[in-house]
Amino acid sequence: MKKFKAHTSTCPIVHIMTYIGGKWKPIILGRLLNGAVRFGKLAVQIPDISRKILTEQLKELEEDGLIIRHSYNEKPPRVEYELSEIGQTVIPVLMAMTELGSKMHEAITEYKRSVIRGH
Amino acid sequence: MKKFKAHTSTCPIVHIMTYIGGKWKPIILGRLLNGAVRFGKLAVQIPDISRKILTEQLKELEEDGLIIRHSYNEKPPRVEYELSEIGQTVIPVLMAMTELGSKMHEAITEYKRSVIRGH
DNA sequence: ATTGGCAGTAACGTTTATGTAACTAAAAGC
DNA sequence: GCTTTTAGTTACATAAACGTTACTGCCAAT
Repeated sequence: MKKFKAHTSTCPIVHIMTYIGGKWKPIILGRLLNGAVRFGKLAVQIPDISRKILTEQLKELEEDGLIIRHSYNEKPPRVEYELSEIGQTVIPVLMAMTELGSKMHEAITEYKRSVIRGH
Repeated sequence: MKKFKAHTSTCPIVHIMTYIGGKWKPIILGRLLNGAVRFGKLAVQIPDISRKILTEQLKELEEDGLIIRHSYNEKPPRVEYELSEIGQTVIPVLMAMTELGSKMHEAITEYKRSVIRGH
């Protein structure tokens, strides 16, 4: 998410978008709702994200303190990610998004169809 | 918002992000919570958005049916934007974001300070 | 005749975000 | 000794998103 200039940062929505904006972050966070998940599993559950991007996004989320990275010193390595206390506070937003998601998609799809039909 | 590939689109969160993702859309929608607002006023209320981007984003929101554009044929022209019925359904998400926004920003700021202090 | 306000548009440039492909280490299993 | 597995990294490239500046048409007021 591109940085905002100082002024806009009085808006609370701006703040959230700074932390969970971007294409993949809400999706990743959504996968962590039910507890820790390891890197490889995330990659499988979100097939269209490249490993590089996944790594990057996880790193950012970790730096912002939204998730915690547990690295077990095993061979082959095992790394798990889970929501931190701060990260848990995003759950209501994610829930609201999830609830609305499919409904809205249908509504908009239908709306667009009606526009094409011409009103 | 960059397009998602077909596969990920089973995720409801992806859907919302397709429509209200992006740097400015949630902010614009947030400004329309209390009824129609004209273009110039939006530009003033969101000073860091350029008029071009504002225009673009509004157009996208309109195409997706989230907002309605009322153009009054006056001189000088007057154009107002307001949430459509579909757009209204996003309100819970925006509310959740707003509620969380400042809280989370403080928490994260504090967290980062503590990291710098070294744990 | 000039200025100002409104809601844009056009041309152009920059910055982020995202993607691909190839590569790494180290132990365990065959 | 070769392959597999995991969680990455590196180098490189593209695509979206965002931004700046300058410009438009029209009427009303100065």
